[in-house]
Amino acid sequence: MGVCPVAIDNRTVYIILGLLNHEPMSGYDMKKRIEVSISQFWDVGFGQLYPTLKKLEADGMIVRAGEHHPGRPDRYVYSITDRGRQLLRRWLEEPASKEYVRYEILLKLFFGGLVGREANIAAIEAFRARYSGAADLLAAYGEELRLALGDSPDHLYYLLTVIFGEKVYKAYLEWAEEALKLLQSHQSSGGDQP
Amino acid sequence: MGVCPVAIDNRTVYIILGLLNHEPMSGYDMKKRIEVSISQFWDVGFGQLYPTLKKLEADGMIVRAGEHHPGRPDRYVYSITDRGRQLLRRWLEEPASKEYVRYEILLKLFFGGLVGREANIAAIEAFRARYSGAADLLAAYGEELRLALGDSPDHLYYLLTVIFGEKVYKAYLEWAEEALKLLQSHQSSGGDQP
DNA sequence: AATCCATATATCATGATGATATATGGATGG
DNA sequence: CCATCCATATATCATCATGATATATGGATT
Repeated sequence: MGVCPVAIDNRTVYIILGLLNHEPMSGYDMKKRIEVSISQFWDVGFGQLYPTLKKLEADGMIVRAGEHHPGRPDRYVYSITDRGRQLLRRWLEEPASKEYVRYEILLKLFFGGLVGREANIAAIEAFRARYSGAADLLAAYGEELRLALGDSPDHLYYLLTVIFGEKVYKAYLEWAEEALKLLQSHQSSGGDQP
Repeated sequence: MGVCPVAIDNRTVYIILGLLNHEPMSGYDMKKRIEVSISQFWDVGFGQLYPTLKKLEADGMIVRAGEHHPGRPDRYVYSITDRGRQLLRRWLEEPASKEYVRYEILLKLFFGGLVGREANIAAIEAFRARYSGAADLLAAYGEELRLALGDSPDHLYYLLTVIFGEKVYKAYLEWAEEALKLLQSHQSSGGDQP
């Protein structure tokens, strides 16, 4: 009774509730939905998804329909409950936690003096290649969303996340250009001994 | 013999080796050093630091000097070994893994249709506040580094990571401005029911 | 004298990742 | 026509990372 006994730090909880708030679906459906929408800023794997589904069901935040079909692969469709919706709304109104980022490329560059200039240049070029196409794709998707803004109030919020990606990817690419120029202009001796 | 038996996925390993490659220090020293240099793109807590130090020592990648002083707090100073330097160099020459990011604010905005416009605006303003000062601080540090580029070959690599931060934080702030304008121009009904 | 902060090491529960296991049905291709 | 591959679908596991907490001391501040 009273307040919820359910976890508060597990973001997968709220991703599941947010998706189910839109429409009922299976864990596999969620994974696909996540892939094309939010995976760019918060990815969720099956290893986090399925255990959290079980936990949320045990806590009465979601219910499982569609039972075990003999001879066919199982498929469990989940729906959100009123308690689940309440939990989701409470989370949405709390302040967002600080951003987490982990850039291995910056880690390697920070210690880059130990290896030759070529290795560092190659790392930056690989980084640039990872995002050169992505930026254009996002921009195209953003255009679509802008045209369909009137269709649903949700579209405006989707657009906000897409614009975020556009700006950040563009910053990535600008950095890569500048970094390559800096490395090429400064003829470092290279870190390799004979 | 032959290839290393040590973990390959644990980035804390390489952060420790990278720091010790510069000079010997204690775990506490590393934490402070990390805080002011690389924590912006890969933070490490004590909970990861101390166990990894033990593991690296057991594997002969680092050695512990400075023993237990009776009556004074312990202080263990670590140094890198040749095997450790080898491991560090091998990692540096491998391609960097994909970037990990987790933006809870984008998660909340993605599901933002469920709550009122004001909650979403407040979230974005809190985000902006987190980075408005940081961008200027980084820019100032970048200026310092540019002037001291000749002092050490490492400074160029430090500068690359600082420029990355400058660009990305600037992108954050630009996004926040645009997002606020978009939310204010589109008079959404707000998600609260009576 | 009491409180607070920096130093210093360490552990633990929880959360997230990436790989792997298992099983079925449809499509593709030699 | 059979084999291979891919999509569907659920699940577990080892490893890594986070954040909080515990413990202990000495110096500085109030």
